[in-house]
Amino acid sequence: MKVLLVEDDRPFAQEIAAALRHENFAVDIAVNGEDGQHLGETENYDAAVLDLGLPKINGAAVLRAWRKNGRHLPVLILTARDGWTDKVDGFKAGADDYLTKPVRVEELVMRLRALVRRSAGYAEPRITCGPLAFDAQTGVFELNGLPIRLTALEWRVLACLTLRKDVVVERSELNEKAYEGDADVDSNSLEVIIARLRRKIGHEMIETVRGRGYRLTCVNP
Amino acid sequence: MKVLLVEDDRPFAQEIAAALRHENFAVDIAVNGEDGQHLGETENYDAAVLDLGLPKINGAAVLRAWRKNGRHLPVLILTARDGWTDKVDGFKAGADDYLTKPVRVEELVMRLRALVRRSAGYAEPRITCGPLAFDAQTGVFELNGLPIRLTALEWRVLACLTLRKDVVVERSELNEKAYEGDADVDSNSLEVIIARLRRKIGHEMIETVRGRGYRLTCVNP
DNA sequence: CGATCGGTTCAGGCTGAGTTAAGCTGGACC
DNA sequence: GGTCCAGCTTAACTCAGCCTGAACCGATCG
Repeated sequence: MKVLLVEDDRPFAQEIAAALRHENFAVDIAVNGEDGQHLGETENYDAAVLDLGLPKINGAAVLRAWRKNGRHLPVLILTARDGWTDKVDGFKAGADDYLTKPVRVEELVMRLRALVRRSAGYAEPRITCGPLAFDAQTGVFELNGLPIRLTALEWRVLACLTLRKDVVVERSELNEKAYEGDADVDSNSLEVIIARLRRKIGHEMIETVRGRGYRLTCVNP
Repeated sequence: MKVLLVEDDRPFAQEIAAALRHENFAVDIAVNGEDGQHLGETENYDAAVLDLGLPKINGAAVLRAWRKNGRHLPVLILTARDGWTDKVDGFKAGADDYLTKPVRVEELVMRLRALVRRSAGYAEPRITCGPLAFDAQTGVFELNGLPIRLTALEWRVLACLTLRKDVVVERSELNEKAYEGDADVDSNSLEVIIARLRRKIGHEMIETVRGRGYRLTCVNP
């Protein structure tokens, strides 16, 4: 579960990022349009937060470039209070949601979570998978109705698996989505995370697909 | 099921090859036009992926050479984003499909599978053979409607047999198509694979033609 | 400062895919 | 029938990928 934040106001970017990290998200920050566009095109994100009021390359231009290259990750745009035309511009460019500055970070987090959930194809805010349930509104996982404690890494990995339950998620993708920046290739930490998750939610819930990745299996025969 | 990949950008070639191998294909890589042309002329492939922007020998020239020598394996060409004339060049030289860089590997895999299927003479994406069905879009085999688990080797062999159901496929060809590089002649591993396939899909499905090879028989008397 | 917690690294063990080898089967031919 | 040979089957082995317990490390907090 990783989001891209494109925002030139560094203190503000740090504030948003801290809030998102507090909610277990991995966050990559781009402080200008070029970097943002490049990251959005080359890396794999679950969603992006994009400030329209960037210097040099306009936020809407970045978004248009993404869409042109077939990137349809959900994008939430940030506009100035009175940036009415900006907003229209952003939606024309393919934005999925917007917030006007100043933003309340809790609201941003809520909307982001909803965006990610819907883009994964779930209309309901609750995703269940056998005894496991994921409240995509609050980000809480439950097992047999009881909330379970997960660390940030565990949460990111399990969220990725849950949003694509019953299909195989590649190891490489889980590594990318679990770590900020470029993933560390030569390490077995993902395996350790999987092992701990299995101990918490039940060994049979996560199936390994040799040579590829893992699958959250909901139907237990 | 083996494809030839002609691409001078080695990291990119490795990435594509990894994706194809994930989908069970055997992959031979040529990093320049000469090698590519030579391999395409001497080895037996189900399809080729050919970068037009090769140094020294142009990709289109390689393709023309193949066609001149009567090689009509399906070829998918890769062009730069703005290489419009290149693309026309490629089609004139006899390409069957094209993709512009940057390439999404999943799309490349899909198109390749479609090429192989059509060149085998199947208009529909689903090939059935008695209780066995092969979804040439996803590469999944089903037996009586239930997907079956195959290892990479098993898949390659069965795919070869399925694409030419009801006709005898030579042992030598199955060996070539199942292994990357030059096949290892002096080994009975093909027989072992056949035995395992028979155990999975039913002994009577694969008929032995003594001294030649095997045939996937669809009509069971 | 020590305790706790999240995360990483390491080592040893397990599993499964692929290969090899040995013995078996059954048709072809004399 | 006897012999030969291609192919079949099974078991053992190898190697890479994966699992997991335990040690280690750094940050945070009382």
